[in-house]
Order: sequence, then structure tokens, then C-alpha cells
Amino acid sequence: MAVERYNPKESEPKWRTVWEERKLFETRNDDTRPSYYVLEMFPYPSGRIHMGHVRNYAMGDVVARYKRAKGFSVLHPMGWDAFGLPAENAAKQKNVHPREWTYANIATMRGQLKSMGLSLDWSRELATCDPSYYRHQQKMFLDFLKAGLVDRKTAKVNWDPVDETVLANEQVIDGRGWRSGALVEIRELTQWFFKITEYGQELNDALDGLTRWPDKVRLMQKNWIGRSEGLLVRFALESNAAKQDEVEVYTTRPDTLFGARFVAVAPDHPIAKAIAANNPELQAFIEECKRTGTAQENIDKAEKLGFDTGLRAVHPLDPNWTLPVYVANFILMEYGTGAIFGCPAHDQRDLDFVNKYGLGNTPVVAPEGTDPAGFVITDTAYDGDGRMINSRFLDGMTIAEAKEEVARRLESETRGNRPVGQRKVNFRLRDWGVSRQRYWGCPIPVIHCSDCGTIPVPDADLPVELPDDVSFDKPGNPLDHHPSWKYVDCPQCGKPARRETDTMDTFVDSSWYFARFTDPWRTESPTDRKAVDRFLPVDQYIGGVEHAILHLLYSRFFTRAMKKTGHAGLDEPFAGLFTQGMVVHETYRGADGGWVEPGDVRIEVSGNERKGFHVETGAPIEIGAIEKMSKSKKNVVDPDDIIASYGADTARWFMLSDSPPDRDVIWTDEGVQGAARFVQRLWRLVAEIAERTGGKAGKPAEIGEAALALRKASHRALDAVGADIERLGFNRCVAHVYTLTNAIGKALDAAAEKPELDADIAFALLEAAAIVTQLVAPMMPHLAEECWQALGQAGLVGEASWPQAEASLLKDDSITLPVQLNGKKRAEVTVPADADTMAVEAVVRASEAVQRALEGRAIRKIIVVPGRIVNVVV
RNA sequence: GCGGACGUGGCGAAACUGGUAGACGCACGAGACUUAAAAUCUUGCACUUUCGGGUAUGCGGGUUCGACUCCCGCCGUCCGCACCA
Repeated sequence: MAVERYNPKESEPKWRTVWEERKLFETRNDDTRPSYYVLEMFPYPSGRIHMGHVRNYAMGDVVARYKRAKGFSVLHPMGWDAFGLPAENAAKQKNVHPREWTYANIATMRGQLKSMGLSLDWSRELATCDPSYYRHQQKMFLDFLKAGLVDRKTAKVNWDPVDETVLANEQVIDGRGWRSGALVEIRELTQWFFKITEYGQELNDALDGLTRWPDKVRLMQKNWIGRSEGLLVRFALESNAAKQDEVEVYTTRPDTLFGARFVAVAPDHPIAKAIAANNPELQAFIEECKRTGTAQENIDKAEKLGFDTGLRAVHPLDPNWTLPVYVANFILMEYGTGAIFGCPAHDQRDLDFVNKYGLGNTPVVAPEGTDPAGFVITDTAYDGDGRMINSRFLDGMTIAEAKEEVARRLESETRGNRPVGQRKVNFRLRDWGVSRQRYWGCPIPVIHCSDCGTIPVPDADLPVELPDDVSFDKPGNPLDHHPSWKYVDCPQCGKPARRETDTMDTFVDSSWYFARFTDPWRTESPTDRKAVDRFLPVDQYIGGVEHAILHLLYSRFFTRAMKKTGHAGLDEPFAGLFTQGMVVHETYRGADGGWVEPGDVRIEVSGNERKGFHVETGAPIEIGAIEKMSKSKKNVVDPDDIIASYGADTARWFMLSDSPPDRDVIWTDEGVQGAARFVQRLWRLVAEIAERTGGKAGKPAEIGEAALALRKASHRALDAVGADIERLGFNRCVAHVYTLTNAIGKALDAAAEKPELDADIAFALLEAAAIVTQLVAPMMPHLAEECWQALGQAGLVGEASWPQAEASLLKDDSITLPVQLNGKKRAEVTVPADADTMAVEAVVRASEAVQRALEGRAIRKIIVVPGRIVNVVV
């Protein structure tokens, strides 16, 4: 009874057509069943999908198909994060319009994704570069503006003078633009900002409620938001040389005020600027600071440098005590007030600084129990816990008590009608600058009028569409260069005015696409509240950790802003988040040191050693480190090739097996081949069962031992796989499927001799085949349909509901317990499953093996862990 | 520097709230089928042993009847942030 090999090339397209014809994965908004929203981070249409996509989308699809089988109305959409710089680079390099390039890529990648057999609702597909999408984004921008969530202010940016554009921090390498190689300048530009800082506290606090997010991501966001509690303290200045009579500092350590040795301000602090106006030396110093300011790697090595302004600041707790005021290179204008007081004994940076300039230090906190007289700080600042010393009225207090005491005193003291000290919660988080001087992005819908100022584009004129006829010949923003686009009449006074030519950061596009998916057809507004309320929050969001901070934080802010402006009704967009690991591969190098593609390498194995040779030349190849797949290292495997030779199911199965989903998975040829072998093996077993049972086997009254064992294996696997999908433990699911498959194989072998199957075995085999088919269906959907059909099951496995494990088959009548002697396993006893502790103890005492192991020693105690283990203590 | 995660056979890993360490897969060895190969099937596979057992979850301690799991101290790898006052 030879079974034909399963041919994915034929079967996979066939089933996809069936699914599509039956609209199996389209989700109706008026479905009344409970909803479940599975979303994978949508891709940037770079040209082709890569293995990382395959892994990401395979995982999401398992959840989607499983939840569908569990009776949920599953929303599982797909779209394109389609604005961005690569399209403009392509335009420059290949002379193709960004739109054409983008849509061609989308077409290619859509085809690739479809070949994976994902259960996506393609009727909801969207691209962020489409006016039907970004018009709503513009509408929301204006609504946010009206709601006071948008700001226009000057900010420091990395400016590439050659490309005439703003660069993100990560696009500045060693102080130079990554494309032009030009030295990047820090410029002050007027930019649009979303006021994310207004939600700093909330975004911070709400993290605690995101219990289905990885701790790691929550922590990263906490650190990024960087909430700190401190005190604003006003130091009076002795002279008016800086054209102001005080300097305000921010500190989280007001307790150390008596350890102060200096005050320092940022190079771009108003005081620094004022003094520099008449002081060329200081001016030169400030210039130097600016230069080292951007290159982040230098910060490590950079020495703490300061410039004494000659000003003296009066200590807020002692009018007779003054401190020097420095301009220092390590003070950031952007954080706090751009000014600090330095307490060298308890801050390493301040200590480095005073040691350089000979300002000395006074320890004011000593560890509990230390002799204050002997507590001296030289090279290492003490930032630990302790009690106050050398601090007058604070002496003996704890740090917390001292902070409170100083805050209280300075709060109640006033100078010029304002308190000298003021408690302040500070955040590291800054407002989100969204202005980009680029073409391929969502236009910011405002008009600048010399008379009326900045005027929103009226709703009726939305969308502000990108012009098609642009050229990328000149550096800078093509929108700005366009001959006519920016010239419009002011919507308010009718006089000639100009459009804003900045476009929005592409992170804005991805900050609400998950909401748009709930009703992507809607034209009159960004969202339909009924649909948003039905589907949001996303129940399971899956993507890479690289978006742990920006994308996820922006989306959290945007959802709150949408709530405030009535476009959504909730705060947190993603109830469950999962960050999957990367797909990595060995790297290969030839004798010349050049990278070699995996396809050109033949690996020979002898024992535990592996050696590489070039396929054509036979030259030895060095097997290098396992790294993230990247074109530059040539260790990329193209999903198209894999799907073409093995089928989508094999690729999906391999991506889900072996490694835990949150860890990196190593792509190996052997692994794929193993997956491909399993596809055939499963098909063979199922087809054979189908043939031998004829797809029909009723439940007989008597179930023999062998049949019962197989039934138990089936139902246990069913139970375990369901639980593991819920936990996203796909590698464990795969293992359970293998275990069940082995059991089926054994049972089939045992029955091979018999010309006619016993009724109970036939029943158990058919049941096992149906169950294993359903178990693999979320992971290998095409193969599962083929098996389902072969077994004569009704309909499609893609619409079948998830089977229920029979509770009675998950339990055993009797169980074998390991027996330990002082923690080491020495024997086993078999007891009835419901035996109580006393009964188990009796069996253990009576056990021959236990007696032998005791060697005559007396039992002191017997610990019985019901159903698990027995430990005999002697 | 600060914060976090991880460390288990030749390899990827499993072990649920502390309860038989190594499930499952890959690789490898032996065998069957075959003229032969592929495919398939059977079987072995942590180390060690005087075949009773002994030793093993990065290293060293601790808590416990019992530790891969909890605590303390090291070592190593990876990731995030980085002069944030």
C-alpha cells in the first residue's frame, strides 16, 4: 500500500484558492461572537520579505487560526508601513518615482506573503502612503492641534549641510551624516512636536498594568521615560554680570546640599551665553563643547571640562557661603534646568570635575556605623545609603529624612514672592519631534500666512496630497523645491501664503494603523468608534524587540491622544505583546576573507567536527560566527527559494520548531530538511490510516489496552498543544506533535500484520489522525487540509472547531511514583492514582526495592508529594 | 558606568508554582530493505564504572526532606541606556 508523496507545489496553491473563494479569513464587523485581534507588526515594503517576516507571521498565524478554531471572531489584518526614506533613495539612485517603487515592492511582497498561506483578511489591506490613509492622519493631526497636543517650537537637530536635511540620531555616525559623510551641525530649527511629555506620568504608571507585556520591554520604557523626583533650587547670584540675579538648578539629591562645591551650567545655558558675549575665551570653550556634543561615543572618553565664569552663587541654606559658577561640558541644557549644583563626594561626575580643578569635596553621607571623621572620599564617589554627616541641622538623618527636611525649608522660604525650593517630578522623555524635511511622508496640513500666522488646512481641503511631479536632483526637500505646490492662498484671509513643506515622521503612520484596521473602508473619519471599541485593544501583538521603545511608546501616546479627540475610547492599544527573536545563520568566509553564500558551501562532518568547502572550487571555507541574516555577510536565505523547493508549510514548521519563539533561531539546512521529512511522514501516516480505515470507524463498546494507550496519547497531545499555543510556546507544540506522531507510528506498525484492523484500533487510529491533523493545522495549514480531506472529514479543517480533550483520558488509574532516599532516586512504586498519603506511605514501606536501598537504616520521615514523588528521609 | 537577560549532551532545546534532569528534534553510530543509492524502518547515543553504583544543569557557597528552579558571591555571553544631576 504505497502512499503517494505529498506534493506541496500542487496542494498549497489549491487550498489557498479554496480559502480565498470561501472568504474564510474575512472578518465581519457585525459578527456577534467574541472578538480576538491578532496583529503582527506590519512590514516596510523594502522589496522582498525575509526570514524574519516568515517567523513573525507564522507565529501570528498560529494564534489566529487557533483562536478562530476556538470560536472567536478573529481580526488578523495586514498592511504596509509604506512611507520612508528608502523610497527616496531609490528615486535618486534608480530614477524611479517613490510611489512606483513602493507599490511595486508591495505587489511583490503581497505575493510572497500570500504564498505563505497566512490566514489574513486581505480585504482590510492598507498602505500608509495612500491618501485614503494619510488624509485621516492629517485630520487627527489637526484635531490634536486643536486639543493642545501639538506644539511648534525650536529644537536642536542634527543637520546635514550637504543633503540639507535633518538626520535622526542613529543616522549620525562619528559626527558625520551616514549618506553624505558631511560633518553634522547642530541647528536650531522650528519643528512640530507632539506633546508626549504631557503623558509622561501616565505612560510611566500604566506600564504596571501591561501584565501581558515582556518585563524587559516595560523596563526599557520605564528607563526611557526616566521619571525622577527632585527639587528645583534657586541660587542667588552675587553679581549681575550674566544679566540675571539667580540660577535655578534641578537636583534629586537635595540632601547633599551641604556637600556642594560648585554650580555648573550647560554650554548653551543663558548664563553661559550672557557671559560669553564679552568673553572670547568662554566663547571658544562653548564652541568646543558643541563639537564633541554630538558624537556619542566620545562622551565616554571625553574629559570633564569646565570654565569658571567668575560668578559666585549664594548657598541657599547659608547666605555667607558662595560657590563658583562654571560652564561645564557635561551639563545638558535639555535636562532639568540645564544647571546643577555639584556635590563631588556623592556623584562620580562631580568628583572627576573637582579633582581636575582642585575644588575639593566634603562627604555628607556616610554608611551606617562609619566614623564620620574617618570617612574620606578621593577617587570614588559614594552613592550608597547612609546617614547625614557634616551637614549641620541634617546630621544624623537618613537620606530620605534629609531630602524631606531640605525640601520643606526651601519651599517655605521665599525670594521675590517665589519659593526658593520647589518639588518637581522630572522626565527624561522629551516631546516627540515629528517634522521631517522629506518628500515621501505624510504632509503636515498647515499653511503659514504672514498675516494670520499658522493656519490649519480646512477639513474640506483634506487630504493635502503629495505632488507627483517632483525631482530629486537637488539636495534638500523636494516639496520645498517644487515650483508651485507650496504656494496657496491663506484659508483665513485669502492672501498668498505657503504650505508647510515638512512631512511627518513615519513613526506617526505606524502609531494608529492598528486602529484603522478595524474599519479601513471608512471615508468620513479615521475610525468608526463602534469598530474600534469592538476590536481594540489588540489582544496579541507580535514583533521584534527593536521597536520596544519608539514605536510602542508612540502608539501608546497616540492612542491616548485619539481618546482625547474622540477617535478611540481606550488608553492602551496592545493588551498582549510578544517580541520574537531573530533568524540567524552561520557565516562563511573564503581564503581571501570575503563572505561566501551558504549555497556555495559544502559542509563535511566527521565526528563532532565540521569543515566547509567551496562547492565549485573545493577550496576550504572558514565557518564563522552565527549572526543575524544580512546581505553584507551573505548569510541570507531567501524565503522564496525555500517555499519553492519545500513548500510554505515546511518553512513555517521549521520556523516554529526547536527554538523558543523569543530567542533567536538558527537557520540550518538540516533543520529544514528535518521539517520537510516530517511533512512527508505525517502525510504517510494519515494517508495510510485513511486507507486502512476507509475514513470510517465508529466507537466500539470495548476499547483494548493498545487502543486506549493511543487514545490517551492523542488527547494528551491535544491538551498540551492547546495550552502551549495559549502560552505562545510553539516549540513545545511541535514537540508534542512529534510525540503523538511517534505513538501513531508505533500503533500503525503493530497493526501492520493484521489484514483487518480491530474495531477499537481502527477507531483510535482514525481519531488520532484527525486530532494530529487539527493540531498541526495552525502551523501547517495546507498539509492539514490535505490530510483532513484524505480522512474524509467534513468541510475544511480551517473552519473546524478545536476539539475538546476527554478528561477521563488525561488521567491514569494507577501511577508510578519515583521514590527518593534523602533526595536521590532509589526506587519506584506503583499506586492507584487516587491513593492518599497514608496508602502511598504503606506501599513505600512495603516495597522491596526501598527496603534493599535502606540497608537496614531506620526511616525517619516520609514526604509524599501527591502524584509526583516520594522522599524517604533516613 | 547603570540596568536587564541568559549560561543544561556534539547541536537546538524540555523540565508548569522547588519534586524522576536531558522530553522532542538535529547530527552521528549500528542494523534492516536495496545490485546500489536516496527514501523509509529498527536501534543506540550526558560522562564514568570494578555493572552495585558514582558524577553531572558556568564556578564557589547557602536555604531545603529535595535546587536547572530560591538566596549570596564570582566568571562568561548577549541586549538596552549612556555625562539625565
